Formats: sequence, C-alpha cells, structure tokens
Amino acid sequence: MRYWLMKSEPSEVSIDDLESMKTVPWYGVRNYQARNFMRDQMRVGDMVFFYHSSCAEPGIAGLAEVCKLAYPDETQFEEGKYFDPKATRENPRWYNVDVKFSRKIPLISISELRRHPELSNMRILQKGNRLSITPVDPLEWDYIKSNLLR
DNA sequence: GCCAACGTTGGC
DNA sequence: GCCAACGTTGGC
Repeated sequence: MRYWLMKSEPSEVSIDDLESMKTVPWYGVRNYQARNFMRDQMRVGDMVFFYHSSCAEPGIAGLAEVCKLAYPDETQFEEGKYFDPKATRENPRWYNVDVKFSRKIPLISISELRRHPELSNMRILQKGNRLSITPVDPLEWDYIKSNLLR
C-alpha cells in the first residue's frame, strides 16, 4: 500500500464536495509525471492526503482513498478546458483513478507543515514544486498522522 | 496581482 | 535534438 498527496483547488473540487459525492474521478490531470503515478503506481486501497491548493488557506484538508484503478480520463474526449485534440479513444493520453472520501480534518496548513523539520523533504514543500500528485514517504505519513492530525 | 519555477511547444 | 518563447502553477 502506498501513500499519496493529491492537490485540488477547492473552487474546483473541495473536501466538502468529495464528502457529498462520496467518490470522484480525479479528472483533469495534464502532467505526464502525475499521470504516470496514477496509471502505473496507484492501487486500490492506497491512502491519500487531500490537499487544497491555489486558495486562501492551502493545506491538507482531509483523507481519502484510491477506490478504482486508473482508466482513461473522459474529459480528454469532451469539449471544454480538458479537451485534448491529440487523444483518441483508441489511444487515450490521460488517465485517472477514482478517489473515495475518508474523512475531513482540521486543516493542516502549509505553514504548519513547514514548521516541522521531519517533513522538510516532502515534495510539496520544495521551492517551485508544481506537481499535483506526489508520493508521500510512509515515515512522513505516520509523522503527520501522529503529530499533526486531530 | 506578482513572479519564480518549471513543463511544453515548435522553429531551426 | 537544441533551446527560446510561452503558458501554467501556486504560494505569497
């Protein structure tokens, strides 16, 4: 079982949206590295920190779980901002897993995360990091669960 | 709104 | 295959 951190803009899909929808396809990823994590490494049962990005209070807002293996992202075929003219049904370019709500937590802000030297290697805290899906080291996962999660 | 960092694109 | 230009991300 692996651990992940997945960024979502709350104006798009927030932890409250996930709670009310129960499960959500993680559509719209258009970065190859992030796609590869979903397509090649995520398994059902993997645990996820649900992270709010590009908002007033960025940080970990909840816990979720991978509940369906990667399959072609439907939005690449549809009109709209995620449409990809180079993608075909025979040759899809983008994939997504489904993610299931686990629980909401009191926000662990990015500034709070930065306060802990134990977490200083987390991808999310590195300067210039823009990757929307990153693996979380099991030690970092446990540290956050036992020290920062209420 | 700014801007640093980084990924992608496309001309050569 | 290089690399400049451009677009996007995301914290601040």
